[in-house]
Amino acid sequence: MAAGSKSEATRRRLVEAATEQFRGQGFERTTMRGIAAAAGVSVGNAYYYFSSKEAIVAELYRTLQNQHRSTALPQLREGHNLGEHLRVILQTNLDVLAPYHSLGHQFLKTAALPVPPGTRKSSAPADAEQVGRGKSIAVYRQAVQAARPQPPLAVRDDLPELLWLVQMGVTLFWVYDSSPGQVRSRRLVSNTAPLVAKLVILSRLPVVRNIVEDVVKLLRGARAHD
Amino acid sequence: MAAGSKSEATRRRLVEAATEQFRGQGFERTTMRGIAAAAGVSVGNAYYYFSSKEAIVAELYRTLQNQHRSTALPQLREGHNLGEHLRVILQTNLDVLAPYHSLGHQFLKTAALPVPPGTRKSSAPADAEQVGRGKSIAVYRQAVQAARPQPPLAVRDDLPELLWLVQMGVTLFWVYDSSPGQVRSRRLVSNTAPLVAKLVILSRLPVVRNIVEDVVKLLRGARAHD
DNA sequence: TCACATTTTTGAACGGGTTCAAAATTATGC
DNA sequence: GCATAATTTTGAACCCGTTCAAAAATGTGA
Repeated sequence: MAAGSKSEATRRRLVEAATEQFRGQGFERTTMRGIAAAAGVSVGNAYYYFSSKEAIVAELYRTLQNQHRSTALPQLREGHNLGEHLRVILQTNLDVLAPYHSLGHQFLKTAALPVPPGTRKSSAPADAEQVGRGKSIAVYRQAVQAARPQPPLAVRDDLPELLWLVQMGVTLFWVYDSSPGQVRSRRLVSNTAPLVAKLVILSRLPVVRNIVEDVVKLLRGARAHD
Repeated sequence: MAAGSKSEATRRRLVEAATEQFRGQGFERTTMRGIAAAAGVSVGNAYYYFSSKEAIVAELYRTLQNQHRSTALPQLREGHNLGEHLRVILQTNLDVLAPYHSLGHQFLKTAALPVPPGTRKSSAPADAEQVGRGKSIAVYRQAVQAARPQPPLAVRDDLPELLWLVQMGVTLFWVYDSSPGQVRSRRLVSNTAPLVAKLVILSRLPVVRNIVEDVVKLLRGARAHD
């Protein structure tokens, strides 16, 4: 057997046990003792693999993000318009997250949003960004490239990041959406996608383009590190 | 002495002790035992007045919201333009919150955002909305009414709620703003206020007005309860 | 195979949020 | 003033996330 495979197996059992319990009982009601027991190890051993309960959630979130990408990317067919692409990406995002709606708040806290200052462990890298932000934006870059007709040049470069922001907004909404099956989030997606697409087309008009440029400048200013 | 004044005094001592410790050491490092000790009562007694540690934070947030209103409202002078009003409201919001930046995440979790479903205590009223949402929107209603020139009729009704949404966005940004003194949030405010004002003026143009109307419809659809 | 280092696992503790039965205090009717 | 009810306070648990020293298991070189 390959070296470390026993260790990997333990880790895998922990992740599986945790995922199942998180899914079934949410974050609060799931205990580290419960996870460890289900995985057949001691509590302390769980902490050998994960530095905290939240770290397990973070890993789950990362997994779901990857799952989202590999579901969404192959559906971005050359020639579809931007609205259609946006709709697909946003919908698959909700599809993947759906079984873990009860973990939504934790996803926000531990993964989707930047680390609150002062809470950072000194060992964590300073550039710690939102989990998977770069990769997610890449998906939107692909969506923009493959879209027909092509979005106006004036906004094309900033579009992926803006669309990612839209996704963050929708996810935020979804987390606190208490409607059955989160229907309202679904509806939000089906309304948002065409609206954004329309906006992109209209950005050919000087008035609209100026507004969009102002917004982009605003966000740049907010992101600036000084 | 009036009946219950002893009880009120205990409660007040708890709030004061808690506020001071939250401010000085943030949420995590403040303990219920510490708060109780500083207030000169037992831990159990603290729980007689507050159902949880988070409940104390929620009360603090409510207090700060009230403080914000009574600071901002008198500055909304008849005749100033909308951008100026928006700037004042957003700035004073940050001013009031500033000493409690380390509590930001808790503010979001316990007060600013809707209660995550399933976490609700059965006793809580079903209509539990974001803390102070209604009152906050009222401030913006006042800001719109007093603004000169008056915003276009077409958007005037929806404006207060939209501006409140902007405030939520800025607050969200502020919570996770790790720049010294949250300068970036300040800058965001000074850039956002004139931009929004400009947008409101432009909403006289049919293209822009249609977009704004679409956005309003989108939000209505998201809010709908069916 | 043996000595030694490394990795993995354990179980007992600690700290802090929360609960609760009982005690102490305060209010109320007579 | 006194009995009784309601309010307030206590302190000892309980639960659960987390830590840690030490034990067990595994790997490595000779």
